[in-house]
Amino acid sequence: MIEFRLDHRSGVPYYRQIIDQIRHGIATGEWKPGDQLPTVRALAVQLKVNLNTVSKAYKELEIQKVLEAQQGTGTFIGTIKVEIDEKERKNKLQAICKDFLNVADSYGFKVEEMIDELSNTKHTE
Amino acid sequence: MIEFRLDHRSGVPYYRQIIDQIRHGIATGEWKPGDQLPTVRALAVQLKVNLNTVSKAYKELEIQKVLEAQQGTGTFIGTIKVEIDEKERKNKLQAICKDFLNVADSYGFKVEEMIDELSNTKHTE
Amino acid sequence: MIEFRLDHRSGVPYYRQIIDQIRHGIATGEWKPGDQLPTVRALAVQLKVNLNTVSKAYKELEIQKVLEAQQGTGTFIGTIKVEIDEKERKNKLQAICKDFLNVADSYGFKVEEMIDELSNTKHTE
Amino acid sequence: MIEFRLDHRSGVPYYRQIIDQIRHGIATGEWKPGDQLPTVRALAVQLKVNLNTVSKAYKELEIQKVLEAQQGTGTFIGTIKVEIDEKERKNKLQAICKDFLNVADSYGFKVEEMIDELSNTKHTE
DNA sequence: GTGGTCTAGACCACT
DNA sequence: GTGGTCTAGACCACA
Repeated sequence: MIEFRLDHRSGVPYYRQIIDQIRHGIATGEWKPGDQLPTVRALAVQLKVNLNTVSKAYKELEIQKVLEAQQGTGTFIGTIKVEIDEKERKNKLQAICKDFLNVADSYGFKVEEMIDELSNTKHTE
Repeated sequence: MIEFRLDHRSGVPYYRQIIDQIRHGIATGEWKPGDQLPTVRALAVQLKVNLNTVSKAYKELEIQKVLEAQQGTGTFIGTIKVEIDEKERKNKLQAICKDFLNVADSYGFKVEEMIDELSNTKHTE
Repeated sequence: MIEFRLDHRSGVPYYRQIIDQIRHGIATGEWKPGDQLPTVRALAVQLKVNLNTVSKAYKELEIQKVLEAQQGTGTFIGTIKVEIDEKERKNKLQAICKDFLNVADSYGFKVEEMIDELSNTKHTE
Repeated sequence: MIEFRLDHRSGVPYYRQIIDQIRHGIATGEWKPGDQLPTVRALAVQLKVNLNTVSKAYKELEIQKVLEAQQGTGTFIGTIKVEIDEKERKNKLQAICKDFLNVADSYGFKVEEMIDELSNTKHTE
């Protein structure tokens, strides 16, 4: 089971952080279609946030068809393999990169610097 | 004179976009120390946003010593060359890269993909 | 014997799906008054749901006099031909149609389109 | 401006009813891309529900790209013309019809009866 | 003023 | 026990 963590300083809404961690877990294969997620209540207790906050995160992912909730049973990773067709994936990547470039650019960083930095950076939560 | 533009879709607050564009103009040398900025009122009209929004952006840059406001005259690019010491600049770059990696990671993108994409992307507003 | 099936995706509660399938079986004549239904336990195993879920469905149909439970023997299709008086049947039909129209309407479908579609659709579980 | 109404008896969640009415307003052309919706607070007062309930409805539609919210400004009908390509629309229609047939079928209603009823029914809230 | 997030606590429907 | 909905009230960020 994946360990959830919240960053209380980042300013990123808790529910967004939860969403990101679930997406990440799926993207890396730590969670597979059909796997059961922690219950809303359990995760709320674990993260010391309100039940509604976790619920909101799960709900958003459900709307996006990433999760499936069964009342009275639990919440599961969607079995409808979210067909991220290659085109959409590419678009997402481009959008993220564009945002990144805009921000970095406004500080006067050059693309080469950024690529250098990225190459040396390890993702740490 | 630099042409300001706002992206209404990005979700980035207007005042932040204005700040970024001013920083960018300075970073690229389009604006030099002592240059006068558009008045708050003029920019607000041009961008079709509230006076307070532009004001907030200018204020924040003043605090950062990037701009200097002169009562009754206008707002100017700071003449005290903002000594961005290298360490701080490095930190900023790292922070931006880390954020970027976290986001991309949550979608399952690999560093290599991102670098590829960045290499091929031109910054366009 | 009728083969029960649950749709895990529809969002329709399991107990409701069971009720509907039994009603359907009776309506189409596949089950006749006096026929014995699978035991609660057997059906629960077959459908891989909780005992209580099947139990709830049978209970509701008992209340509606559609089924009759005999202590220690089993559950049977009601022998008292449930006299659905015409008026009530008509009301039910209208209620269902109204719901349907509301939903379809909110998506901008026209009545004619719906009727067209219905004419061409075969009911498949 | 469209008049919102809640049905307190239907059992359909308030936030869902709000969503449906907005979708309906868009589908029928009463609302056009760029139009501003009532503020969260205003609608909450009008419908006598909690602010969060309205907020939830707006949020869901925002996730679905039907609405666009600008903090501090208001909520608007999405300008990215939601390209309901014909195929998707057809699928939705089929899904709705299938549900309808399943329910009606379980009560022993025939397709002809239903079409008759539909032809005679006017949608009334 | 606008929307966004969160808490605490309640009640309901389903398994 | 599970998830779903809702209220009341609070505080924040933005225009």
